[in-house]
Amino acid sequence: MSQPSLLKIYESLLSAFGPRHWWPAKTSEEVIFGAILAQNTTWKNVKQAINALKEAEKLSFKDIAKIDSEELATLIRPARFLNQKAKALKVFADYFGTKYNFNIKKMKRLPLAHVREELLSLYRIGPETADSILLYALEKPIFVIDAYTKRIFSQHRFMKIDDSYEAYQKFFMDNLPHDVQIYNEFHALIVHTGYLYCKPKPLCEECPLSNL
DNA sequence: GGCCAGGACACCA
DNA sequence: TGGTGTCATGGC
Repeated sequence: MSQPSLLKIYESLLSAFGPRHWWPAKTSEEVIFGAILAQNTTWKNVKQAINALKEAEKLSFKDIAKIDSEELATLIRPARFLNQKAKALKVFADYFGTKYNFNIKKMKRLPLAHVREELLSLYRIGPETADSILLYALEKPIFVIDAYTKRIFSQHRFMKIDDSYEAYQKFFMDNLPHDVQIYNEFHALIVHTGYLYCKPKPLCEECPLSNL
C-alpha cells in the first residue's frame, strides 16, 4: 500500500480541525517571546509567563533590553528554565536592538538563510526556535519540525524517530509547495493533532490520520 | 505524587 | 559525533 501524499495529509487535517490561526500571538515580537519560552514547555505555562510580562508592561524587546535579569527571570518563572530563558530573551533583545534597532520590518527584508544563520548563533536559539521565528514572525517559507512532528510521522512510518531535524525538514520541504501559508497551517495542525492524539500514550484509533 | 511538556546546550568519551 | 545530564515550573 502506498503512503498518502503530504498534501493529502495536510488537507485531511485541515478539514478535520479547520484553520488553527497560528501563531497564537498579537504581534511578531510576541511570536518571538513565545517561541523562546515554549521550548520544552506546555503552552499553558508559556501563556502565564507572557501574561506576567504583559501585566508588567515588559512584552517588548526594548523593555527586555533594559530590565534586570533577575526580575525578568521572576516574571517568566512559569515557563521553566527561567534563568536560561531570561538570558535568551536578553541576548535576543540585545541582538535585535543593536542590529535592527528593534524594527521587525528590517529583519523581514533580509534573505531567509542570512537571518537563520544569525538566529542560530544566538544563545538558546536552536533550529526549531529559529524556524518558528522565521515562519511565524518573519513570514519566511521554512517548515518547523517539533517533537509532535517526529512522533506522528515516525509512527506513520514516513521517517524514523531518530532522523535529524534537517532530514525531517527536507522531507516536508521536498514534498510540499514552498508556501508560507501551507507551512504555517500544516505545522499548527500537526501540533494540534499531536497534543490531542499523540501523547506518549497515543490515541491512534481516534486520530483523523488513522483513516488515511 | 509522578510524569511530562510546541528544546537547547554543556560535557565527556 | 553521539550519548547523556542539566535546566529547576506547573498542570493533569
